Amino acid sequence: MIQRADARQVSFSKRRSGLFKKASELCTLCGAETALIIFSPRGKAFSFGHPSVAAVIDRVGRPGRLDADTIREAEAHQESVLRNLNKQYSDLLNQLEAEKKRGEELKQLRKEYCQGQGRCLFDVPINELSFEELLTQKAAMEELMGKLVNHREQHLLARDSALTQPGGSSSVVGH
Amino acid sequence: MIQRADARQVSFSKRRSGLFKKASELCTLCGAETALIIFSPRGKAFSFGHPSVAAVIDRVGRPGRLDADTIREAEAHQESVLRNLNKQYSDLLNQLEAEKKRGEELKQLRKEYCQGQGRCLFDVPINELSFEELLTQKAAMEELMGKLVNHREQHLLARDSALTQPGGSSSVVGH
DNA sequence: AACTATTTATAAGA
DNA sequence: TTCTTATAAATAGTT
Repeated sequence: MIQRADARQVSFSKRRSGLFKKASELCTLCGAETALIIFSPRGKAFSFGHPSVAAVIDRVGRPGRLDADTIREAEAHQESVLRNLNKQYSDLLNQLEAEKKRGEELKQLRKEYCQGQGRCLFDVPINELSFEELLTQKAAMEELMGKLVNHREQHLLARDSALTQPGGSSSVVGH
Repeated sequence: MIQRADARQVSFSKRRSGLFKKASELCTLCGAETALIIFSPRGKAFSFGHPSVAAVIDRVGRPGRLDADTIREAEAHQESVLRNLNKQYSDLLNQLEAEKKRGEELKQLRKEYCQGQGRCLFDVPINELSFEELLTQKAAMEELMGKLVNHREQHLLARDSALTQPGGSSSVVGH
């Protein structure tokens, strides 16, 4: 986060227009349909849509309403995502461990070659906190996944108790 | 519009990920809240949202409508978790980038010191795929989040959209 | 997927 | 906000 408030505001303006431009180009060059909504830190809203914000949002989750099959599908997807995430985290941990080892080796190497020189060309500290941070994040992820299951169940209940109300499908889709 | 279909598809992929990155940076650097939905020419949907697509869409001005407050309350915790998760992913990416850089520096050092020795003490490859895989996971998770988040927005928006902006030009929604 | 020549975005300063 | 400019990043074309 940019610290100085004025610089942050300027950056927001520039990046916002840059983002709109990129979104527009994506539509024009690649035939995509895009909706983009941005709230500034002060709560002012900006939007871009091709062919329109509403049209793109309206297209999400179509065809199909939120039914048992959709939910089962989402659930299956969620499980596979969780599996993948677990693997990713494991890989990341391994990678970080390897990097840390490298750092140690570098330290060692430097000691051997820099001894008595009074200065060292490389002084790359290893961040010892990496692993704890990772574990924290993994816990947060698992908590989130638990929350997701609860939300799904709530929505099932809400649907069952409000069958006469129009039940829109998912807000976001993409498989 | 890019003529050759294969080039168009490649360009779409590259620009889509670029756009997501820019949107993410806007949120991180400037404290903005952003929702971005993209449909590929073939109809596949991609999305990015901070704190979530649904949260941003829901924020678009319809004050005092129905029992939005109740629903907001139910979503509050989920949003904060997601916001936290977004930040943690960002942090993790930065961390990995730093580690990768360190690895490169070590490689460099090794080159300098191992030249001509015919063997090297250190040969720990960097997994170049981790970053993109992680981004893919993040996107997939956000898609799923949106899917399981309450599905009210779509119909509200479709019905009394305050967002109708025909023609694909960027515009201010405003509060 | 990688590489790279080129274009484009943007931070800082005015 | 707009303009300028040095630097960094995105990306189209190519392998």
